[in-house]
Amino acid sequence: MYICLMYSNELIKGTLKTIVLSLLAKKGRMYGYEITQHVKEETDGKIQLTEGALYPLLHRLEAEGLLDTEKENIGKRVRKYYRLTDTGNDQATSLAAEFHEFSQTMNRLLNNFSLKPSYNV
Amino acid sequence: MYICLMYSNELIKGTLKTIVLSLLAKKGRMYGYEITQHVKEETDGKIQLTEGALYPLLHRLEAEGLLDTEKENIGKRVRKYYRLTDTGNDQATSLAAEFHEFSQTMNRLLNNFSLKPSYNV
DNA sequence: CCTTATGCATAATAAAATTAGGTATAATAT
DNA sequence: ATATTATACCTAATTTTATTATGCATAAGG
Repeated sequence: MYICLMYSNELIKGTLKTIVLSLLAKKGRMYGYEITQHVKEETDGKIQLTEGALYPLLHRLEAEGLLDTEKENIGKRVRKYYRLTDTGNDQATSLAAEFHEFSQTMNRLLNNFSLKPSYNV
Repeated sequence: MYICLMYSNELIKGTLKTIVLSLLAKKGRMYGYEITQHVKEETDGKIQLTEGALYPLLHRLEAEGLLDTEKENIGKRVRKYYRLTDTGNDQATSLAAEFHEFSQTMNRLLNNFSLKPSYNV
């Protein structure tokens, strides 16, 4: 599983935390595999999370107190759900806002792009 | 000198190459210090490049054949100008397009933000 | 004269992702 | 029946990139 099959993939670095926390803010609770699939589908395959990046991140976020977990048995398998703590929710909000601000700053710096009017303006 | 004084600064990771190549595409030639100052001013201090990240990158890009250099004497000091090669110019174009595409994909994924109409749509 | 700005650079460390595994159950296709 | 794909978790080694912290040197300004 790879991150971003577009051209190169360096741009994604640093945004994984933002993605995960924002998704959890929207969805309530999700498990790791679900996150990878959801991101892949929602972005038409443009962003694909690697498990080697995702699972360590989830564990870090839990250790930092941003996420809580609950395990659920699905047949013989154990599924691990993640949910935002209050702190995690705050972080989700500010990281999403940060990305938005950052992308505006970047686009302004790089130029000269005009966003397509079709996008939700 | 630090990268991005906003809140946290993880978002910037992976965008430095895009910034540098795009600026060079716009400006023709620039030297390292000039790049840091230009980015700082153009982004109202929101993005501040560290020299420890910038100079090694410039050297890598030169080694990869994306940049050419020329030295110029300013008084007793030597200033090192960087300029895009043809390959570098191609890279600049595609990385800038990539970032634009990526930021759209991300904003769509995260949700739900509406871009401010004041921005150049 | 001292400090800040200009201007280059590198080394040690830390952080984060990639790559490349490993384990196991469930479902589907041959 | 069996092989493959999908689901679902995980970690270790390596690489990449940035941070932090220096170092050197000239120029300008208070």
